[in-house]
Amino acid sequence: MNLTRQAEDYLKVIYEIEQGGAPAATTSIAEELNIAAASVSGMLQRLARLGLVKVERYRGARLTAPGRAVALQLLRRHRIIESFLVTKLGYGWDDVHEEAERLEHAASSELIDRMADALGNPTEDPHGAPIPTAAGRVDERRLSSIADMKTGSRARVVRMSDRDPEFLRYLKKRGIVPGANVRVTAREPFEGPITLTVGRVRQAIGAAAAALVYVDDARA
Amino acid sequence: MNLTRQAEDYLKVIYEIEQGGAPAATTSIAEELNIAAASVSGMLQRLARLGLVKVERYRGARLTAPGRAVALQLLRRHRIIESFLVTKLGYGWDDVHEEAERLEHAASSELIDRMADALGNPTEDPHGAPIPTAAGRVDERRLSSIADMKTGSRARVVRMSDRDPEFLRYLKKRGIVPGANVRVTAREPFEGPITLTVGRVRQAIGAAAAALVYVDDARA
DNA sequence: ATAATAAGTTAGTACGTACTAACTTTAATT
DNA sequence: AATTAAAGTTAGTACGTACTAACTTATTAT
Repeated sequence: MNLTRQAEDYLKVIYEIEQGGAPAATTSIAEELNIAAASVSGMLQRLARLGLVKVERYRGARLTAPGRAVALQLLRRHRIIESFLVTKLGYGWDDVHEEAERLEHAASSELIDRMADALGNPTEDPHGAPIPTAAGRVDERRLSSIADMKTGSRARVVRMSDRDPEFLRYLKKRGIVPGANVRVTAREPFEGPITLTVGRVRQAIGAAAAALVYVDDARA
Repeated sequence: MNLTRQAEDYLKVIYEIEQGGAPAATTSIAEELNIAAASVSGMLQRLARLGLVKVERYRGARLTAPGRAVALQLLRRHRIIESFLVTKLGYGWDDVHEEAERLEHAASSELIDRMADALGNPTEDPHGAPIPTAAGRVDERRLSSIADMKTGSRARVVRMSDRDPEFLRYLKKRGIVPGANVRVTAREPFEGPITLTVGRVRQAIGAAAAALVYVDDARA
């Protein structure tokens, strides 16, 4: 199955959106890829013709098994490349997403496997995201985010969205990195700021940001 | 200047063909890229519109300064990637061309520079080809090949074509690698085999192969 | 110099992937 | 239930990049 870069990107975002539970809506895909909804409708038909997605008209798309396999391979590539860039080439964790985004389509499986070997076959990337195996197995546990934590609860940060370098730098400056222990000391209602204690430091972050930082157990 | 993968490939082969002296003929480009001549005609017009090549109708194309700059960047990328794969990821020198061919279009300049740094800024790739600097300077000396050597002459192998893995394995098995010393002990006329002494071993190779192995000085 | 061959170009087609504009379906509101 | 808003689709267009077929120009051989 030789797919174009674009087709691969579609599959990847469909996978990610589907992790939310529901089928991937046309507009969500369009937003994620920054293209018009009409273009998505067209591409979904092609992907369906290729047997990579199952489209229910007006309802959204779901990956088929083959489509899912492609998406998982891309995820694996992306995360191994990110790890490699950080560990072996001195990239900052905030600055690898874009580079990986391009390389993941160009790298052969052999290259990915060699990189993984060189890294000791890590199971997580620098942002805490699990790396699918070459066979396509991955931990898909649904994590809670800081936004889900009750006031007074503690948790360990395990993962965060890697999309926005700015965001990652913001988090890092505040000590919010995988492994950090946080305690929610106060919450404002109506999507208001959440006050955290990270280490000894107390600080407030917005609800939107909090929703992008995942923790091992929001109820501990 | 944001070019497609294809446009970049055209510029690269035009550069390589032009190294032979003459402008790059439509058919040569077509052959190198494995596409129809008609497609080349079309693309040359687009590249000309972009100011990357100068086309003389029915005569061939030459790179402009900007076009040349793009080609040299690609060459730099290609060769640094090849070096990195061999040195840092355990690839065989015969097996890196294709991988580099894809990655060179996806890698950022930053990545290339970081790889180059990690390698200690090498000036040659594993096949002996000179690596252009980030500023686009490169040694373009025309080298003679084994096919140019007179009977009885000696020379040092400095470089060989990296296109065909089979060919590279063939050469390696015979000790014909960059740095090897060869002596031409006999030549058959009419493009016949050339008998070489490499180290202590004597062997004959075809004229076509000999033309793809470059040496420092055929007349020594 | 003419004819034959090789090289190159143009015209017309196809496919992938995007777009906008217009329309349809679904969901939400009253 | 009817209306409106939101989401999704279709139709028509454009561009990049390939193709084949037909034609033109350049080169070579006689």
